[in-house]
Amino acid sequence: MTLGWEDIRAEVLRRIRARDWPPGALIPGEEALSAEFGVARATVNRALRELAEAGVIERKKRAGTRVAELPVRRARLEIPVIRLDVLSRGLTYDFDLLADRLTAAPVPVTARLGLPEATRMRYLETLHLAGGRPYVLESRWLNPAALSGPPPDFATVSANEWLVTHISLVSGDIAFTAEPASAREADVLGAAPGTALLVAERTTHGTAGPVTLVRLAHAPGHRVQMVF
Amino acid sequence: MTLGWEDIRAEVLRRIRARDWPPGALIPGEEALSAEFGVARATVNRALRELAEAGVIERKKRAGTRVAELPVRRARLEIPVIRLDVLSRGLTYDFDLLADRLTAAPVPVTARLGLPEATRMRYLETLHLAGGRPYVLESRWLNPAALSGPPPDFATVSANEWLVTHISLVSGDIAFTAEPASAREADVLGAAPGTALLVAERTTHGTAGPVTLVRLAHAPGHRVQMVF
DNA sequence: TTGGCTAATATGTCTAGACATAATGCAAGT
DNA sequence: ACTTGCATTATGTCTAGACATATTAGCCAA
Repeated sequence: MTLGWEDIRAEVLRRIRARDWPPGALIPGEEALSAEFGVARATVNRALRELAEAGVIERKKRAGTRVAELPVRRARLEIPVIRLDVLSRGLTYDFDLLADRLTAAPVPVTARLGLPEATRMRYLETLHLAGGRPYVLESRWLNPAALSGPPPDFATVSANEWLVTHISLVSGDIAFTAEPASAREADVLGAAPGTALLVAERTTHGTAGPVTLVRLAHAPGHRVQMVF
Repeated sequence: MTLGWEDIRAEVLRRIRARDWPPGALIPGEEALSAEFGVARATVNRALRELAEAGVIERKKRAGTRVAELPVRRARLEIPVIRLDVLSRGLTYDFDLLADRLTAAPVPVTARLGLPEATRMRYLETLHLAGGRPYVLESRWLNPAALSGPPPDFATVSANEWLVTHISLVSGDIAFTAEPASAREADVLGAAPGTALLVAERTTHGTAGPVTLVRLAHAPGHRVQMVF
C-alpha cells in the first residue's frame, strides 16, 4: 500500500499535535520528507500546501516551513440563495417585494460602496417567507450602472437570486451584527420592537464597479451555522 | 510568456461569467483544455480544482465538469485567539476569570456534545477586556476527559488561548445568533438587560472525544467580519 | 557600521506520462 | 421488465525531473 498526499498530511499533522514539531519549529524540507516517506516531492508539496491553507503551518521560500505559533482556525460559511436555504429546512418558500424605487442613496451607503455622494440607486425591499412566516427582511441598494443586462421584474424573481447568476462578482465582504429591531423591522417580521435580530450586511463588487449593498435582518431565533 | 494555472483559472472563470458556458453546461474535459491552452493536464486540473473548491463548478468522475447552477458563495471566517483579535484592533488586552468549578453539566450541554447525562465537567467563565472595557463574555464547558496533559491555571492563561495550542482538534462547528442580554450578561458586559448581543456558540471535538462547548457573548455593537 | 551585491536554498510551479477510482451506460442474462 | 456485470471515460492522484522565484546569509565596499 503506497502513501497518498492525505496520508502525508495526516502524519505531519499528527507530529505537530504530538509536539514532535512544536509551535514555531522548523519542519524538514519537502525533499527530506519525500525521501522519508518514499513519495515524490510533489506529493509532499500537496500535503503541506493544504496544511498551510488550513493555517496549521506557515511556508516561505528559502526560509522553509514552520509550525504556526497560534493556529488560526478557519471556518467556511456557505451562503446559499435564500430560497434554497428555506427549502433545505423543509419549508415552503415565498417572497414579497415591499419596495422598489430609484432614489439618491444616503451617504452611508455610497460611502461603503465607494460611490460618489447622492448616486441614484435602486432601492429594493424584499420580505422572504418560510412556511408562510417572515424569515428575512432584505433591504438592498443596487447600483444600476454595474449591471450588464437589463434587470428582470423583481416582483417575479427575487433580487437575491437574480444577482447570483447575473453578476460577475469579483469580491465582497459580509459582517454579522446583533441589532434591536426597528419599528419597521418589528412590524414586517412580526416581532416586538427592540427584539434582538441577527443582521448580515454584505457588499459586493463586480468587474463593472460596486454592485450592491444588502442588509439581511433575520427573524428572531435565526442561527447561522458554520463547520470547520 | 507561458500560461500558469492562475491564468487558466482566470480564463475559465471569464468564459463562465461571459456565459460562453452558461450555468448547468458541461465544459470541455481536462484533456481538451490542456490541448487548447498548450499546458499539461495537471495545470488545467489545478485550475479547475480551485474553481470547484470555490463553488463555481462541480466535478464528477466520468460525468465531467459542469458550471454550477446556483453558485454557492463561500466566505471564510478566520477565528483568531481573542487576545490577538483585540490587539489587532489596537487595544490593550486583559481578562478576568470569573468562575472555575467542576460540576455535573446540564442536559443541553451534554446533549450537544454527545456525552452521557450529568457528566462532570469543568465550567469556566472568562471576561475578556479590550482597552479595559468588556469585550466578550466566554462561558465554557470543558470535558476534562478529553485533555491529554494537565491544564494550566486558567487565571494566568486564558482557556481560549491554551486550548488552541494544546488540543488535537478534529472537527467542530460554530453558530451565530442574536440574543437579548440576560441579567448576568448585562451586568458583566456593562449593558442594559435585553440589549441585543451577538452570540457565538462553538463545539469542538478532538481525537479523545468531545472537548468543549463555548458560548461567546459579545459586547453590544460587535461585528464579525468575513471576506470572500 | 551600513548598504548593496551575490550565491545558496526552500518553496512554487510546470511537464509528460502513468495508473487509480468512480460513475455511467450498455449489454447480457434472468 | 429488471437486474447484474463489464467496458468506457473523465477526473484524481502520483512520479521524476526541470525551471522559476522569493528570501536569506554572507561578503565586500563605501
